[in-house]
Amino acid sequence: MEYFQDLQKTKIFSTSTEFECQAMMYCFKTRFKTFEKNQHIVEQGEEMDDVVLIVKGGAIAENMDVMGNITILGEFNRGEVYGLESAYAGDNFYKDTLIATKKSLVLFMNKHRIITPCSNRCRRHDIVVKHIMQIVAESNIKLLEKLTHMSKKSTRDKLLSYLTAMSDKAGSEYFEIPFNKTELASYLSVDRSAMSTELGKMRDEGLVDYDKKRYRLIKSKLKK
Amino acid sequence: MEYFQDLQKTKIFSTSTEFECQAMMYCFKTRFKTFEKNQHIVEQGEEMDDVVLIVKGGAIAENMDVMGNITILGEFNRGEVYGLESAYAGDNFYKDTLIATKKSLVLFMNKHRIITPCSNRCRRHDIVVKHIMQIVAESNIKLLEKLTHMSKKSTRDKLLSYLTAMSDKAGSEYFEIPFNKTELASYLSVDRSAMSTELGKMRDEGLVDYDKKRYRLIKSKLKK
DNA sequence: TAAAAAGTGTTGTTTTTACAACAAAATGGA
DNA sequence: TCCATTTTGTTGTAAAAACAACACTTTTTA
Repeated sequence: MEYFQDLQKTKIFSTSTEFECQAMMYCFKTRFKTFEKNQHIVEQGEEMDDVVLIVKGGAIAENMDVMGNITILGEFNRGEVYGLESAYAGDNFYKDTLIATKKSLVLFMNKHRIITPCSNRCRRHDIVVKHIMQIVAESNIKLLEKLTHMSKKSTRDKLLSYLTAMSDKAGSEYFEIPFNKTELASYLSVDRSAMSTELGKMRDEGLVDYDKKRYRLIKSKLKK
Repeated sequence: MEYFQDLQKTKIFSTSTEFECQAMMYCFKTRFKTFEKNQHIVEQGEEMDDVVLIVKGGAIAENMDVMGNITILGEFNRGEVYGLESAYAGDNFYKDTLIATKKSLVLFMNKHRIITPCSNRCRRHDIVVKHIMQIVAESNIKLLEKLTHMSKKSTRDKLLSYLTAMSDKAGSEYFEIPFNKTELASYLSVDRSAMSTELGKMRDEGLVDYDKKRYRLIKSKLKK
């Protein structure tokens, strides 16, 4: 099977054998397709028949609101799936436009086949459903975390909330974050330059130190 | 079965018969317990063996961060379940303290029994898992919506984002929201008095009108 | 490897928000 | 029904954030 190596690296198929994967390709009515950088994978408002697995490459989800403002809602990297929640929640249209950020290989999987148990109640399907459950649950937790940070009033508190969480996860004062400064500002939805200033102040006060994406959070200074 | 009427009103057991419910009580190692107003149902940091179904009454989830600040993370009303995502994501401790807001009846369900398919792969379990999947997926979407509103920069834009979404859902200029002003401010995490002022301005400009929890959003004025 | 693009830090100004304190109105129990 | 509590609107002030414009650095890519 051509892309088995890649599929096995995705969470959703991680414990499946090549034989099982192959069977599920039929089960889920899948089709592979490649996209060049900046090509649209799915279009906001379009009818949603499939969920989208990014097998190689990466994409961003952009959302346009009623007033025409565009927001980047999230990033989908290799192995990640777009559209699962909507599929389970019964939505019929894509809520965002998915745009490849580099040359990408994606797998479309029929949403009905995913959310409806196989008529023969195959074991493979059960395993995939369990993985999907985990994915959605984890996504839930990530969203809750982001909400926790964003609900702080000041930029400083947002930063501290985020950095503390990252430090706790790393189990160390020293840790690396997945964002550059611009992306971090966007994640916390604060102004980049204001955030830069605030970070500078915090460094001056000896609260944090940083270089590129590496940070140190001095907890002893934190007690306030 | 004593509480079958109540269980049937919950999403998770909505399509189950009395016989199936009874069977699942064993399947999930459940136990019922009543709590008085302000009693703690589960404690943040405590080992998590069960997910919690609010059968009657209601509760709030409070979270204390590293700096000792307490935030109300959410509300759980009759029929809702607390702890599902954590259970699936593999957390071992409760992340929040659950506090009854009135006299409540809750059902504890063993988390392992929930997340692990029955050894006999019973049909009942499949149905419950599908319901759980829907619950978690919907919760995901709600969180995403909240994030969308909260990521707007100004109080006005947050309000417009929220009110537009509610109006769209209702399919009408006129709609009712589930929050009073204080709760709405908290939901959007803005200052209540500032929000009150902003709402007043918007009313003066003829953008919105409101009375208690009933709102009208005049879309024609919105085009900016 | 040179040019272009993207990311970063700084500053001053303007706008917005949080905060605090209060009075009036509405609500909910006793 | 009356009292206590909660909700709501208002105002002024202080603090904080957004915005805009710029120089400088790092990264990307042609």
